[in-house]
Amino acid sequence: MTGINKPLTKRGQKTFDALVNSAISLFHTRGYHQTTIADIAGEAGVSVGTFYIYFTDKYCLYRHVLLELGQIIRSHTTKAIQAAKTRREAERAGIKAFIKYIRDYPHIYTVIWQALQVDKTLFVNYYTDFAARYQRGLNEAFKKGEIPETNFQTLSYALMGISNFVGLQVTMLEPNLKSDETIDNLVDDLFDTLEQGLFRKES
Amino acid sequence: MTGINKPLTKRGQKTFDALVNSAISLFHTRGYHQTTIADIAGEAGVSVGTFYIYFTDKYCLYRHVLLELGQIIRSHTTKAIQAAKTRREAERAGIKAFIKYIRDYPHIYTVIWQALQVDKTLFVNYYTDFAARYQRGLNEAFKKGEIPETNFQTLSYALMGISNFVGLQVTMLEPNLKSDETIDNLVDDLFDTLEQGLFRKES
DNA sequence: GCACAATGTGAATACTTCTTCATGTTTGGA
DNA sequence: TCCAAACATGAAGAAGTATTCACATTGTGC
Repeated sequence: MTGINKPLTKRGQKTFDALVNSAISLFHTRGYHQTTIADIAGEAGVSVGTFYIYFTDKYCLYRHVLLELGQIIRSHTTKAIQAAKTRREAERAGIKAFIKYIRDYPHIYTVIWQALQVDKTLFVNYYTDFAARYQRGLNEAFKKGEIPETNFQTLSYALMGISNFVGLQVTMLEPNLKSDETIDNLVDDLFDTLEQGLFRKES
Repeated sequence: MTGINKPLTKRGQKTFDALVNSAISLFHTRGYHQTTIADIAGEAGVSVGTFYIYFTDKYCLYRHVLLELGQIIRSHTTKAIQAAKTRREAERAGIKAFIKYIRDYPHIYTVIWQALQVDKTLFVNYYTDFAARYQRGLNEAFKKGEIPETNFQTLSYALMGISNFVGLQVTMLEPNLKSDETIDNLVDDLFDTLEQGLFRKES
């Protein structure tokens, strides 16, 4: 079981959503383990007993939130690369969209990374699934002759690493990099360098 | 203050070290917030009161552990790239050494990432410091004409992202990638692709 | 080997959090 | 309108954890 009782009325749905949103906000600001059931219920404007109507415990709520956020970030990225004609364009568009999205909704980022501390299985599943989807895209690009033959699994993780750490740079580590224009330039500069061939002497 | 009382005798040093090692092990397996003072003391073979002789609280111990692990991983990487003649060699040697090290001591990895849930300031300091050192290396390579002009800060984060996520792939996400040979091939393949120029049509 | 500082003990206290449940209120369909 | 199911409450009990402290032992310099 998922440990979740879905609401059956509009009123219940409103309460359920309030609890989920409250949890996302608190998991982001305080972290999973520092957030109590009473915190979540209080922030949602309901009493603790109400929490247990919908969720078996905090862990079930976290898992629900993680899966939901995974959906959101994937669908947002997929949408952003829809218009791209080449993998080259898709890669740039994808990372730009990812970074801007976590800039605007940093909880998506911090909540997902907490999976490592909440349940390693959730963490592993989240990233292996993400990597598998990435690999599919790279494989298609290879079939079209857009990228050379290589280990696509490792390349997937490498590109995910770039997205995530440049995302870290922009959202958490270095201030004043948050404008759309700055992000676009940052990513373009980086991919120009990568496309030019890292560590290449000539040119 | 650091919240730490350093031991003044050999006996005390032994206890102190036992507490630190016990904490590293438990932070790795159970996570910071699931680990109690009693757990740490018990694993170290001392009573809870002894914990408070050396550490004000669990947080101070964590911070001490984080700084120590940061030292270890940096000095290990620095040593691994000492022999490299070019930045190209240094980059490959560095990431290979990093991945093999976290394969053998995965707690270094998991404990550091928990900083995000323990104290964001620690997390931010850890990575901005790491990135600053990386940048210095890239700048030197640029002066020698080994790499093209680009935004070295972003390139630092991108390369750190590659190390960390390929490290994730090897240590946690994909089984059967743990031999030295596999890691060497994985990294060489990836950097061959990057050096060749990602997304380049011609060859 | 003496004296004093350093180290070590663990029961007791204070505090926090989870979870239940008896009771009350609201909702939606017949 | 009415009623059964859904929803909501929050005090109370259970469980776990941090921290203290009076007392015991060990280490070191003289």
